[in-house]
Amino acid sequence: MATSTTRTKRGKGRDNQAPGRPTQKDIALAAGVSQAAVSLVLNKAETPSVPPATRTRILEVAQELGYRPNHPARMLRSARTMTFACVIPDITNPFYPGLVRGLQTVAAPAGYDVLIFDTDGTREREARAIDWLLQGRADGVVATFFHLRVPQLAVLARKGIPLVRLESQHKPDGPLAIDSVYIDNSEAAAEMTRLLIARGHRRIAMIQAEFGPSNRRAQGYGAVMREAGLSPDFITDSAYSEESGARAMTRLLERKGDRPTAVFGASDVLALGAMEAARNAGLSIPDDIAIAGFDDIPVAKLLGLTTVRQPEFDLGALAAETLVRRLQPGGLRAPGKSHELKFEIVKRSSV
Amino acid sequence: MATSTTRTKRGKGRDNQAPGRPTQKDIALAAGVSQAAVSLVLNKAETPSVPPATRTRILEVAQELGYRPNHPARMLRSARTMTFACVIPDITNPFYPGLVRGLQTVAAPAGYDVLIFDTDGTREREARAIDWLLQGRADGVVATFFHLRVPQLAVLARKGIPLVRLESQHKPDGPLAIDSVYIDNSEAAAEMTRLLIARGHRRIAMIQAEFGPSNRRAQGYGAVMREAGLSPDFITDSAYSEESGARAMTRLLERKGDRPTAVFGASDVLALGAMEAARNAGLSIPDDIAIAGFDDIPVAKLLGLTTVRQPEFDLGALAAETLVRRLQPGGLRAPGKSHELKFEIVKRSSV
DNA sequence: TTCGCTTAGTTATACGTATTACTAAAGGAA
DNA sequence: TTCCTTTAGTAATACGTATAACTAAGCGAA
Repeated sequence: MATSTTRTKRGKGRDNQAPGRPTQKDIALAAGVSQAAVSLVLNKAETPSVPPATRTRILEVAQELGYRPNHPARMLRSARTMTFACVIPDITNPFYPGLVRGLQTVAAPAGYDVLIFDTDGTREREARAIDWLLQGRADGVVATFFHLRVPQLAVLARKGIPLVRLESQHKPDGPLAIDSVYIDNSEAAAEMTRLLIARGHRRIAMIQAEFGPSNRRAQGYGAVMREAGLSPDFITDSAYSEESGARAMTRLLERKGDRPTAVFGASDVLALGAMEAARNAGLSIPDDIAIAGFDDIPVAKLLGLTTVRQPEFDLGALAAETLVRRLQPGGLRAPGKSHELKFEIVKRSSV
Repeated sequence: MATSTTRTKRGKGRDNQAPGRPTQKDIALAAGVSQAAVSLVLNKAETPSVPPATRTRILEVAQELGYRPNHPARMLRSARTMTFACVIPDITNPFYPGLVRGLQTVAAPAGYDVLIFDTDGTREREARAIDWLLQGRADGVVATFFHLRVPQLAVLARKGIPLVRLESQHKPDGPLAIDSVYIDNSEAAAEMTRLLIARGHRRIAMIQAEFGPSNRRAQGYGAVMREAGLSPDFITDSAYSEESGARAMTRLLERKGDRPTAVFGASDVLALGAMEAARNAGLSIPDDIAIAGFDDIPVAKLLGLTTVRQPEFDLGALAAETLVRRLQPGGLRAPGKSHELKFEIVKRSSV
């Protein structure tokens, strides 16, 4: 029996890799060169040390074998995943798909893929997102956090993962690689509230969600109401969902005397739920009750919902551009910036 | 000067890894054990060769240093990405977010993430998706292909990447790891067409898209029309978008004599575009013109669109379950199966 | 002839992890 | 004492790629 020093071949050498995916080593073998030569030819446009003939041969063999670079191996070696994570409450909220498209549109040409992580707007899942990001699954993140604040997010920046937050207000610059893109939610809500008042409404309620951008929107609404000598009328339900909107509207309609004549939903989804509840109660919109929303999701147009337009595609695109810049050499050292985009009041038939 | 054999340390040893992300080696060093011991403790619930005391120490140190496993390294070593790819035409089509949620809901507990790849329904981007998948970015794929067929997709299965197709009809079993989930689109469209005929319509047009499930739907519609002695009336536009739907409807309305009294959109998005165009033309729905759709996207309910319900969440969930099963040991060898889910005609006010 | 330069590569190493094969030390039995 | 078994690990290797450092061969110039 051969003794201890015999090299024991574990498995058949290719038990791990899926059947037949050729590697650089295979190409090297077939072309009679070293793996290093293959790597050079495959990655550099010009290779002074490899003459055209060899170059061509390598490329041909690669072609023949159907070589595809092994992504995980590249990731490990280069410490780059070429992936952006998009951390959002819920992809089924129609606001987000547009954002994702904006992201992809900029990310793809730069070589980045987009991973979606839904948090459901809960603190627990937001924390899990952080943990997950710390495993090095993405080079950068675009995120909406309802619960976590800079102290909890700073760890990403410290570990070299730039973050772009989707925000509802200007954020002061900070030393870390945490940027934000936002529209002025407070001012936007204020303007919508002014519109409602201008249309003669005095009893205007706002349907809020517990967390998220709803707060800032409520601020703008509250300020304008008080300015006008009216009292803000908040009704809060849990989530940004139609069910929540409908539930809140139902509660409003159950009131005796001071039923509102206008309802401002803190998001379109909430407003749509409210619309449905109002219709089910036999009310006509806007005659019996006016309804306004926030976001301008694609359906809003179809339903004639008066709302605040957020340029979700542009927000996504801008976020991606910011990340791409951050990931260029030295980009992580720049201070965190806050970029404002403009909203627009879209007047339709619901007000 | 020391000579050639001096080991030159490239960089500072940690120039690649982001600042301060600790590795198993760091833990090993701090705990006074080997990297192998750390790996064992971190991954196995029971470690016969590591006594409780050492185990605890290692876990404590890991905790202290804030260790997170390096995902790329794991991927490389284990040849598993723990990622599913979801290849779809367009995430902004409201049909897909629900599907994605279904996917995620099953995938997440099994440890899989979900990557989104939009093809825009073009052949070129579908081909690129294949290429991208061959780089080993995902362990499994759920996909809707408009152009590629089994011959082009087989390469995935051959390289060990199981695929679940979202289909519009039953597919025969095959030897490869290519499964499908579907609802009987032809029968569903047939049933909707019967409903329209039962409501007294004789001139019923169908708005189609050039590629995708529209074909099968058209077949069901066509068959029923001919059976009833009516002539099918197809109008085709390019994509599954509101613009396409509106354009097609406008063309229909420009006709002189034989304007349809009912229009069947091959998808809800097409139907919604048609609705809008009809309304803009001053027609009332369903009195002047009835409109039906296909998919039952969330908006359909709000707009009272009569449509065919596809259980998109369940489709996604089932697809994910199929992939999870495929990725269990030996799962790749089972023949490809086709799973049917049931549709439902949802009658609302547009017909 | 000897040196130096160019050409055409190769060798060696590292990224972080998982796993197999090995081993030193201690304790118990014969 | 010697041998065996258990305990508590360690060493070595591989995954596929990228890259810095090295080198052998050939040629021209001094």
